[in-house]
Amino acid sequence: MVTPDQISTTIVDVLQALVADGSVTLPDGVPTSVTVERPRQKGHGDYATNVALQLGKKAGTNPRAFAELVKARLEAADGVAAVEIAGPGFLNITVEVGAQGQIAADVVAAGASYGGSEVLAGNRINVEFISANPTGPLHLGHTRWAVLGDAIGRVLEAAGAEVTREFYINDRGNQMDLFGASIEAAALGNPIPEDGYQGGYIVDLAARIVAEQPEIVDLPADERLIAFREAGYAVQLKDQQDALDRFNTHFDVWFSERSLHEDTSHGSVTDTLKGLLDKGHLFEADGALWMRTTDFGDDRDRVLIRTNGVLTYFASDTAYYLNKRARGFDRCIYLLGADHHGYVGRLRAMAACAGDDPDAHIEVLIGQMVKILRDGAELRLSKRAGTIVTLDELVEEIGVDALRYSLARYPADSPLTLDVAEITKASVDNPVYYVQYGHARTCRMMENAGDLGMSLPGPGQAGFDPALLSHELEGQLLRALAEFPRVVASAAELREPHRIARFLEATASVFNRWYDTRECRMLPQGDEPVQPVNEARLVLVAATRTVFANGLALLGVSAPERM
RNA sequence: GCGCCUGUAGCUCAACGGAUAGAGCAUCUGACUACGGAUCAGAAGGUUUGGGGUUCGAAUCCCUACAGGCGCGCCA
Repeated sequence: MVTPDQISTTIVDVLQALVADGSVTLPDGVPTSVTVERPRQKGHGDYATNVALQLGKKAGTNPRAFAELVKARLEAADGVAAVEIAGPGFLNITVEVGAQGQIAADVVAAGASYGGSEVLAGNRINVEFISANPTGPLHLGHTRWAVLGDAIGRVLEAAGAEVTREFYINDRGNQMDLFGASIEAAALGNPIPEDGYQGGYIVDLAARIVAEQPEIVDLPADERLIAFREAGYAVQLKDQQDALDRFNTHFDVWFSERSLHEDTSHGSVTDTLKGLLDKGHLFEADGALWMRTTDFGDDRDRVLIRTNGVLTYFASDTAYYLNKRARGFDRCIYLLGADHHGYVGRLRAMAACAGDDPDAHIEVLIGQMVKILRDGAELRLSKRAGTIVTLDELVEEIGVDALRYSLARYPADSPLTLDVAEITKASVDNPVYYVQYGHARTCRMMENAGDLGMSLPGPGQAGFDPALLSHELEGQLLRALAEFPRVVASAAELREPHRIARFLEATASVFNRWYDTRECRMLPQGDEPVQPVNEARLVLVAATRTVFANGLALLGVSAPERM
């Protein structure tokens, strides 16, 4: 049994033994883990470690000499077939075939839990994303955060964290009033206010509301505005929730900004501000109440209560953060678009003003904008201007799986350009189908095997000889499968779910090459009887299927059994 | 002006400080006696924007120049 983590552990043991018998001295002590990676280059072994390069100088010798000491002991370790020293001092490790083949059975035994870990166990994490105003449909700009936020939540959970996904509803303030005024104007046949919402959906919304409650137009003007606003809010929020539901993106908490201004179990906004007074970072100036965020690196102080007595958004944001903390989250992750990156400084400073440690409790992930091209020209995404590519339209054109996957396979911090025509037209070229097809293929193979009377050996049963998975491509595939838990853990720790997608694509490639190899047929050919090697390969296929299914699930993408 | 992000193949993008920088698309050449070919093999395509530095080793870290995106309200 050899996984990268186990090799790392073995090497640490070797280092400790070398220190114990005086062969080497390490002033900084023996590291708790060492880097073990799959070499890109063939001929560099199954695994490689740079431990001699890292520690050689510290041990007062040169890397190659240090590597010699490690090599001598590592070669004797269980599961290790050979160790070679290469280049400046890399240790290239070849593992025993049988020990490696055991991975397949272990993956099958772990099933849906394979890939999970406890590296983030004990962390209570709140992930907030999208948080759109309920004044219009969700669009492409929100879609990236829907995919990434949801996938980040999934990988964090897989890594053992306790996760709450949260959507903050900005249901308060000027924008809501403008929204109501726009609907009202459309309903009454008046021109929409200059700075109002001009989208065609406003007209539809107005017609819908009037159809449902015809008496609304007869209300007194002040009541009518509020009635339209509230009716529009209800419809629009429901539309967003339905769209996200169809998009396989689910929130644990929909948090209303309004609720922060009412008395809640964790205190209203004004209560929160009172509580902050004795922290010493609030002050009055020019008739307004400020937070001195510049005490903690913000580039300017921020207003909490304006001269006219109105609370700012920042006041709500502050109360909301403290509300999250009061609910027991020790880490608050915010997913923000690049157009909001200016918030990072004030959010962190605000937490510090409240007596928190921003490094520990606040984490802001900035996602760069998605640019969308149609016929080579950039399409402006603006609710206000009325040109809008909605989430629903995107889902309809591209499909949930293809849309989710094509956004999930890129890291958030680089700007993304997608061509509408390209992602809508040649959908078979999308890597998502490559991975999904790999999964469907494993399902077919297992079904075919079942038709021949082959079955997976149960736990503890004989009938699986791991040493039979001896082909070079079988080794590659096994090592890929063994990598999965590390990929999931790093995706969680780095908040980079795209690593899952890239891993799945590479694994599907290895799997397809193996599948295409004549010497590696899983099923007996022609009239041949079922041999132990066929059974062994069935276990490998089942393990591959498990990894595809688990990986796709982490991205919120389906794993179809037939395509 | 200040701040954040980005600059990698023709295009879209990868690459926990590791060895000869990789995929997909597009282009070209092959493999259908198929465990479903939504596959596979191969070719071509690169001074990782330029210039310094750090080190055994830099696309990656630091400095700098250039280019692009975004932001810098008692707006939300």
